[in-house]
Amino acid sequence: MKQRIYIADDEANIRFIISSFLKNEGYEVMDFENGDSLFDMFMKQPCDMVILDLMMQGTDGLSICMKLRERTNVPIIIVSARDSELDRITGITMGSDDYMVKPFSPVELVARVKALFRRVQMDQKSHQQEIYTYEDILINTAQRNVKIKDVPLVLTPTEFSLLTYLFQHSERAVSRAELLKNVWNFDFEADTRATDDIMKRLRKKLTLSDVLIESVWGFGFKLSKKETNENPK
Amino acid sequence: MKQRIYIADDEANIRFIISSFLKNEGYEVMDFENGDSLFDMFMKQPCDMVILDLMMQGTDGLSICMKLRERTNVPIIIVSARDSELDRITGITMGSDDYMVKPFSPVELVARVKALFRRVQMDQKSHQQEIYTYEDILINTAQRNVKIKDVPLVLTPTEFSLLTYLFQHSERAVSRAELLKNVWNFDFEADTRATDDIMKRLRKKLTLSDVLIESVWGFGFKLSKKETNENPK
DNA sequence: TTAAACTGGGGCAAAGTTGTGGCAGTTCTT
DNA sequence: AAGAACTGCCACAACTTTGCCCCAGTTTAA
Repeated sequence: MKQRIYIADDEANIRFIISSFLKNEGYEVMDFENGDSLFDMFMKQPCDMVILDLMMQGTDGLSICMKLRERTNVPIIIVSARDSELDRITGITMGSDDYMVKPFSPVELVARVKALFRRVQMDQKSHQQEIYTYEDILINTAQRNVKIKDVPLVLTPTEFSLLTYLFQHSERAVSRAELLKNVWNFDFEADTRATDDIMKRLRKKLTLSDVLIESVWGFGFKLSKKETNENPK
Repeated sequence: MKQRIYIADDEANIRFIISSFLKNEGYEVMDFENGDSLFDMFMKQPCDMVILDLMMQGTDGLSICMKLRERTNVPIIIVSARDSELDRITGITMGSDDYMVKPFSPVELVARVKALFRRVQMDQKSHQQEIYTYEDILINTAQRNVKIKDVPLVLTPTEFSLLTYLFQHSERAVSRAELLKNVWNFDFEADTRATDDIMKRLRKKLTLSDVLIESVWGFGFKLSKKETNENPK
C-alpha cells in the first residue's frame, strides 16, 4: 500500500521539486498551494504525512499544523525560509515532528521523510497484523493462529514458527541450516534432525490441506500445492 | 514514570550542558564518555531515548547507532560537529531519528527530544480510549471500574491494568514478555510467573462472564468468548 | 547393480509449560 | 497497632512438546 503525502507551499516550483523527489521514492503525493485547501482535503481524505510551508496565503502553516494536531497524529514536517532558533523551536513545539530550513536539499528531505515513516512503523509494529496465505492455509501471526479452509489448526510454538518461516519464503526452497539458524536460533553447525522431526509433525497436521511440504533432496524443504492429478509416471 | 535518556559525547562540558537542560525538564539522564559504555549499559538496562555524538573514542557514533537499531526501536538523536549534507543524510538513513549540528541550542535539543517522545506517544497510544468492551464486559478507564453485564466487578490495581491491556489488544495474542514490559514495566527478560498469577486471579473473577482468557501454549494469552455449544464432532 | 546416504513413521523419555493451592512479605486501611 | 488486601513466589501434578533412536523404504552416485 502506497503511503500518501500532502504538501502545501505557495511556490509552485518548490512543490514541483519536492513532489518529484517523493514520487520517485514511490510515495503518492498531492500538493496544495495553501494550507487551507490541504486541511480541507485532509478532513475529507486523511493522508500518511504532511509537509507544510510556514508562509502561505491564507492561514499560515503553523496554525494549520496546530489545527491538524488537534484532531490527528499524522506526522508533520515543516519547511520554512524562516531560520531563527525561535522559529524552529516554535514549529517543533507546536506539533510538527521536524523542521527544515529553506533552501534545503531534496535528498535530505526524502531521508527525513523516510526516517519519520520508519519511526511510526517501529512504534506501531507490535500492533501490526501480519497475515500470510498459501493455497488454502492462512496464518495470522498477531492472533497466532492458523486456519485451513477456515478451520482452526492447533500448532505448537516450534511448528508455528517453522510454518511461518516457510510461508515467509514460500517462493523458494529453504535449507535445514537456514531453518536451524532462523527458527531455532542455532548459530553453529549442528548435527541434528530436529527440522525433519517438526516437518514430520507439520505434514501430519497438514494432511487436510492442499499445501504440501516438499523435500528438496540433500538440501531442505519447499512449499508446494498438492497435485490431485500428478503427472502419471 | 520518568523517561530515561542516555547521552554519549566525549566532551564533558557538552554532556554537562545537555544533561542539565534535560534534567531540568524532568527527564532521568545518564551520560557516558563513549558509545561503547552507553551500548553496554543499554543492553543491561534499556532507556527511552539515546543521544549520540558522532566522533568519540572507541566505536564511532554511527556504528553504535546501527548496533542499537539492530536490536531496538529506541529513539535516537545524533548530535555532531560534522555538517555536510552527506553526513546528515547518512546519519538519518542509518537509523537515527534526528540529526543536529554542533554547536546547537540546548533549548532546540530539548524541543526536539520532546517532539520525538510526543511522536512515540502518539503512535503507541493513538488507539487509546476511555471505554473498552468485549462481549459482556465493559471497562471504563476514567472511572477505573469494570462491569460484567452491568454488575460492578472489583479488581485490584494490577488486575485492572492487565485486563485493560488485554482489552486494548483484544484482536491478538499477547506474550508474557510483552505483558511484563507494558504492565509491570520490567524492561529486561525476567524469569517470573507473575503474569500467570494475576491471570489465575482474573479468571476466577471472570467466571460469571462470557469472556475467557485463553492460554496460547508456549506464548502467552488471548481474549476470547466462552463457547457454550462447542462444535460437536 | 550395489552400497551409502537420506528420508519419514512410530515410539520414548527428558525437558518444558501451565493451573492450582498455599504462603509470606509488603502495603494499605481501619 | 492490628487486620485486611495485594502480590509475587513456591511446590506439585497434569499435561505438552520435542529431540532422538530405531528401522524400513527411497534416492543417489559409483
